[in-house]
Amino acid sequence: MKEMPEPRRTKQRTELWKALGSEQERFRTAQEIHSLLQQGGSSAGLTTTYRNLNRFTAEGIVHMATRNDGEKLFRRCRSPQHHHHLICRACGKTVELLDRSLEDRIKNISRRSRFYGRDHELDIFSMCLECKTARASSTVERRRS
Amino acid sequence: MKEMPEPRRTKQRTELWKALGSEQERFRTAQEIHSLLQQGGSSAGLTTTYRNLNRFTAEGIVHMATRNDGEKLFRRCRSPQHHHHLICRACGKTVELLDRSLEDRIKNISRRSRFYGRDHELDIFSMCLECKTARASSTVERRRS
DNA sequence: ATATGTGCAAATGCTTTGCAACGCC
DNA sequence: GGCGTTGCAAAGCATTTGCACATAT
Repeated sequence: MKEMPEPRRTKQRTELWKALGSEQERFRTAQEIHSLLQQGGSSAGLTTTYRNLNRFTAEGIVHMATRNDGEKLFRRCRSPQHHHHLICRACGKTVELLDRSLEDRIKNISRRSRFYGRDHELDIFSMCLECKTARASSTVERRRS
Repeated sequence: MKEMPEPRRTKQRTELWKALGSEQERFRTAQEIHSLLQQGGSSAGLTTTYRNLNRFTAEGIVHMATRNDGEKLFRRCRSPQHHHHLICRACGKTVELLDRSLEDRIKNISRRSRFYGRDHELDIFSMCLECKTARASSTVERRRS
């Protein structure tokens, strides 16, 4: 099904993988990840970052989500199994969802709607409590000024 | 909360609204909608189509979803209430999901994960049976050739 | 040695914006 | 008449691609 050559262990690929591992808790844009890399002393270019993120995604060892504004988010997940995400719109904080009853619900809905149930993708975008609170107070600031 | 001037009843806005109404069954890209408009004899430009789709979305009378490739999809929904969508990745066919137990599941998960439960957004991207079948046979074609 | 990966600059493609002309109210 | 709207061309941005050079195996 897939015919990709074995990936080479280049400095850039290794550094990227490490950067992803240490920031597992949130989804980030490719550009954020590239910045992190550079701050960490890596010389990896933006293009290479994109290419390797896409490669990792194709290999299934990194997950991709798409924000409403169209920007793509990447994250190295803990669970290798099928799962979904709860993602904070503001900061990218992520919770991996392995929820049997959510899964059942989706399968059910799919069947009933004449959709194929196996390859569904879904990520829940919302707001973590921290960001929600922060945003509430900054709105107050704005009101006061 | 919102301070938008009353929208004017321009020819373009009216035509767009009609086009959306007659093609309610699926999410479409702005460009597809623009094509439909032109085929229907409308003179509305692409820019205007984008602007009005965004306006409708802000007014809450059109829904927007974002595909994994980053392209935005628009659709006029039947239900004014909060709901989710089951969307075919291939053709955009859409089912509106008003599902109490899905809703409960999400609220539960959110609470448990310290996320704010009220403003969650989620669309399930999958494949309708028609497209799934079609894709399977075209794969067979490819294999045969 | 040779296929892959990298980096830069340029290209792509969707979407937004600046601005002058236009048309609702 | 005045302000929102339109349309075109140009700009913006994230992402991808072409190509010459570097490098893993």
